[in-house]
Formats: sequence, structure tokens, C-alpha cells
Amino acid sequence: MSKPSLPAGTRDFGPDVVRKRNHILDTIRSAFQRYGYQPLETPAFENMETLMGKYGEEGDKLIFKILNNGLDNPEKEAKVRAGFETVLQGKSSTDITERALKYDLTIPFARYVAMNHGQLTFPFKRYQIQPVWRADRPQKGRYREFYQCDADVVGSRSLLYEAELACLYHEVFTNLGLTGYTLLVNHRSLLLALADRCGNQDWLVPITVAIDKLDKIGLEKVKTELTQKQIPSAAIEQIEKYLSVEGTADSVLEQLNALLGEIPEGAAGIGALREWMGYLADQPVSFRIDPTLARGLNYYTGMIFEVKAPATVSMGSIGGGGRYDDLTGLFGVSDVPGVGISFGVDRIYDVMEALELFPSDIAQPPRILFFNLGITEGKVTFGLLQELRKKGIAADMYPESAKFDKQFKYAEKRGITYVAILGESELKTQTIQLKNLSTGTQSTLSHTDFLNIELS
RNA sequence: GUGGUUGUAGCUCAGCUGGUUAGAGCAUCAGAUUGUGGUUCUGAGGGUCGCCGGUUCGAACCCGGUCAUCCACCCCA
Repeated sequence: MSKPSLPAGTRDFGPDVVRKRNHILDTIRSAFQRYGYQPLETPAFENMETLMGKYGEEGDKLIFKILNNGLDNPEKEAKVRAGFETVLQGKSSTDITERALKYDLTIPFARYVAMNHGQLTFPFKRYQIQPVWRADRPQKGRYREFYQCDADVVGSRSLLYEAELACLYHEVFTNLGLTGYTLLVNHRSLLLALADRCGNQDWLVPITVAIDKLDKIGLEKVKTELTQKQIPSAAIEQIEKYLSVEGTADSVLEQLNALLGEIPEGAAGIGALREWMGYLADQPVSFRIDPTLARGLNYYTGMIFEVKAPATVSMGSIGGGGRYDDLTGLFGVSDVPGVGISFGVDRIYDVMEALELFPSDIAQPPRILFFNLGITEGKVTFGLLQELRKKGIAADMYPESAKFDKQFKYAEKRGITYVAILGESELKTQTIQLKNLSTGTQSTLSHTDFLNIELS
């Protein structure tokens, strides 16, 4: 029997961790509800065709596939062998795997909307807090099973929603005490306009992939990568101009206007950002327009968001989102535009742990531990224990008669402040001793007085 | 998927150029102390040195493989 172990990239969450996670999840959930989003849950796994091809080529590789049952059925042997050949060629075959674990919450949501669009009232706002799975190689801040918290609204093109989602980010991170975050925004149309300016809109993907790395690898390496991707040098000059844009939001938009304003997509993107900023003018939301922000998921078409953790913790992005014009079109229902954001709870947890942002009173041990001093005494003690529990006071009792030393130490380890002692002599006098472990004070009380006590 | 790091007690780690019986701190258990904890003292239990093979008179240590781990790249929350 080998030692038990966990699959790579997964974790158990002990009591302390769950409490802290719940603190984050509760903060997010209550904000979602205040903004009028409704809860939704979808299955852990979906049909393969629901997920495949939605996240790009890289994404497909990272989808966890579930092996079909009954592959040993002799009647299916030919099919299974053919399917296996397909898999060996690096493709996927539903003859081997027809289901896969969900990779994010957005695509399953799109599937849900496509299946239920007849019943839904638009604009439909939903939030969803569930685990997702990625067959990535784990490393810092990257897990194979992690939670996403998404808020999306479908059925409207109004930029009011982009504005409210920015407020939502601000509210959640402020309530968590994570004030050092940065909200980066951009508009896909600007990137499209840049590709156009360079001479070919098909260059959108290679250009965005390269410039997205600017702050990581520097301008020279970005230019090298663009050259390698056969982007002509005249185009790279344009890109370099685009990348040099910086400053306040207004100044960035002005510079972009000079660069891309003549191109319809450019004008549209700049206009959208201006309108969005108008809604936020009197809101406490802070953000930065980052023309290099691209985001990998290829279904985004409008504004895109990314939340960066404070630079001191090197954690990369702890949230992201954007507008997609036609996500449900992938499932045969067109004309349902949407916009949404996501919180990466596991990374937020890591960041808050690193910055020591969790409140210290997050542990909730029972208030009182009843000592166990024998079966006869225990009967009375158990009765009092249940009375306290009925009154809503968290209390616990030591399971068997043991030395005081042991019972005291147990109370301390669990962080319990009060112990209640009912032994032979208290049994006779129908009293109980209540001791406060942090002050050391102790008093003898009648049972009724004890049950009415106000704990400090 | 590619490259590297590290695997020694429940946890964090020592362990010399290969040399008798592999250590420490914390944790656990017991006692000092049979109805009053935190501190202290004493003692005990706990290890196939990740696993498999090789070199050697001899391997925790050197070599090969393998598994796990963490980190970086790719990509991403």
C-alpha cells in the first residue's frame, strides 16, 4: 500500500482555509446579488463538442477529457480502435471520450442561454461560482482544479454593463481589503484597427499575441517575435508607435485617435471607451487603459478587462473578462451579445495570504468546552450543552472522562475561551464552574444562571 | 508539451571528500502534577533516507532510470 497522495494541481482545503475561502466567496456573492445577478450552476462535465474549439488550439489541449465507459465492449472494438488512432494523431474522438470537464464558466453559460433563450427574460444577468478544470502543468498560482466566480449579462449591447462590472470589481476588491489591484482595460476594436493599419486584419492574432508580452519581455523581443512572424518592418513601425502610447486615460485616447481614428474600428473602439468612462466619471473606480492588453480567449469582441494583483506579490492576473458579440452563435442562437467578468478565487486567496489581508477574527471555534468528568456527571453536562446549543451558542464537550490537564489543553488548542466544569461536587450542589481561559477567572453558577450568562 | 529545482521522522530541516547504531527543533504520547490549563523539566514512540537498478569491501551521499514536487517557458485565473 503506497502512501496516499493527491493528483497534481489539486488541494485539500482544511478548516482554516475553507473559512478564509468562504470569506472571499461570500464577499463576491453578496456583491453579485446587490448588482442584480441571479445564481446559476451547470454540470461539472459537458459534452465534448460543447467545449472543443471554443478556447483556441492551446485551450483544446488543456481540456480534461473523460474516458468513455464500455470501451471493452467487443461489438464496438472496430470503432474504438479507429477512435484511438485519431487520438494518437493528436485529435480527439468521441468514440474514446464523449465528455470533458468544464474549462471555464462562460461557455457552459452560453450553452445554457442557447438552450433556454425562449424562457429567459433579457437582459439576463447571472452569476456562477463553481470549480473548473484545466490539464495545465501546475505552478505558482496555477492549479488543475480551481474556482471561478463569473458575472455575465446577455441580451444587451449597453456599455452601462461594462461600467457596472468595473464597479463590481472595485467593490469586491475594496471589501476584501485588496486595494492595491489594477484594473486594465482595452477594446478589441483598437487591436483590429492596428492590424488594419499594418495592412492586414488577419495579422490580428500574431500581433496581439506578441504585444501582450510587452511588459514581460520588452520592446526589442516583441519586435523580434513580430519579424519572425513575417510582419513587414513598415507594419512593425506602426506597432511601435502604438506601443509607445501611454499616460492618463484621456491622453491615451487622444494619441490613439491620432493613430487609428481614421479607421472605422479604431473610431468605434475609442468612442466606446469614451462613453464607458463617462459613466464612471463620478464613481470611485480606478483603471488604466492599456493598449497592449489582448487576452487570449478569442471570443471577445469589445471591451476587455484584466485585473492585476499588486506588483509586490507577482501573481499575474486575478480576474478578467470582456464583451463577446455572439457567444451563443456557437450553439446556433445568434444575436445574443453579452459581457462578463471573472474572479480567480484561488489566486485572490494566495494574494491575500501573501499580503496578510485576512481578518484575524475569521476562525470561529466554539465558545465553551464542557469538561467530561464521568458518565453520571456527563449526563447532566450533556443536557446543559444541548440547552446552550439551542440558544445558538456554539459549544462542545470533551468526549470521555480525562485528566483536567488534557481537557484544558484541548480547549486551548481549539481556541475555545470558556470551559465549563461539572464534577462530583458540582453535581451535589447543582452548580457548575465557568472559567474564562484568557483571564483565568472562574465562578460557580446555578444551572439557570449559567444558561442565561452573557459571554463576553 | 519543453527546460530546470528539490525528494531524509507527522511538519521544517541538518547530515563533512562515500565509512560503525542517520540527528535537531516543532508536533505527538507518558511522567513530574489523581479537581485547575498556558511556562518548565524528564522520558518515550516515530525513518525501507521517494522508488528501481548500477558502481563499490561499504551508498542518504556517486551514476542511470523512474515517480513525485516546486519553479520557469508555452498558455492562462
